[in-house]
Amino acid sequence: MKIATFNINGIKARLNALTDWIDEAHPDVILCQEIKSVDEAFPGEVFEERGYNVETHGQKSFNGVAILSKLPLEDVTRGLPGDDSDEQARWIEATVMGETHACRICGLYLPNGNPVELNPDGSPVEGGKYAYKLDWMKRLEARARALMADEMPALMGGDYNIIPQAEDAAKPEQWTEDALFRPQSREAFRRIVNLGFTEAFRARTQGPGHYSFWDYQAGAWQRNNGIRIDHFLLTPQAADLMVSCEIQSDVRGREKPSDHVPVMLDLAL
DNA sequence: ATGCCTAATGGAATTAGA
Repeated sequence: MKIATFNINGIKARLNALTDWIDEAHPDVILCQEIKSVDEAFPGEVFEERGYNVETHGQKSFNGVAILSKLPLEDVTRGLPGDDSDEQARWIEATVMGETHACRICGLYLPNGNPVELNPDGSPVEGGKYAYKLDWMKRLEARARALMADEMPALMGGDYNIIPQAEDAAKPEQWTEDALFRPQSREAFRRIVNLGFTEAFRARTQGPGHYSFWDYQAGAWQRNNGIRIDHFLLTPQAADLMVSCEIQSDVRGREKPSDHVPVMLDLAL
């Protein structure tokens, strides 16, 4: 079963590029981030006529996530648990029934966290964007612990807005103070991975030069000045089923591209 | 260089992204 994560940066602006890619790559499940649309305005019929079930968790202008799936989606839930006052649409999950296994599939759009605002003691300023990012990651860790405790095939895929290691940036020295690469951010990510998750791409591919995002500015794509921030984390039961995980970087060079590219995971579900 | 592009909103200039 081919499961993709793709930050599309706006469903309206990306509709043609997205359908062209779907018609070529034929993923079974697509986790979309930054749909930038309310649920009512999401063009679900475009995907339904291609055989996908569509579940969205949108909001006006920004954020928004969706799951498109050729297999039925069961027990769909929206919003990351742990803070009822959080109105940002960044989390959706559902169960997909494979031929041999069921898999809990979580799609996420982790907060960017910039600008980084710190108190004199180094703690994030309360109410700031960096504090929101770290708080959101604590809630993600809690959900991750629960998935791990279930001892079932499950995955969390999406735009993590985390550069895990220096080798995941073409110019790591440019990111040292950025919310995507600061030690506190990377530590929070590691704490989740170290619960026992497999980071799918790195389980199969080592070394530098592998990116999933290139800025629109300053010819970042042409200069290959990228970062790897879109990830799949697998429970052990899902990792046992992994066939492959690849970044489809060529998509960045197409007509009217997103600034992110799809990451494609193949699980023997 | 908190912005060299792009997208959404709303119908110009601002906000947000990473």
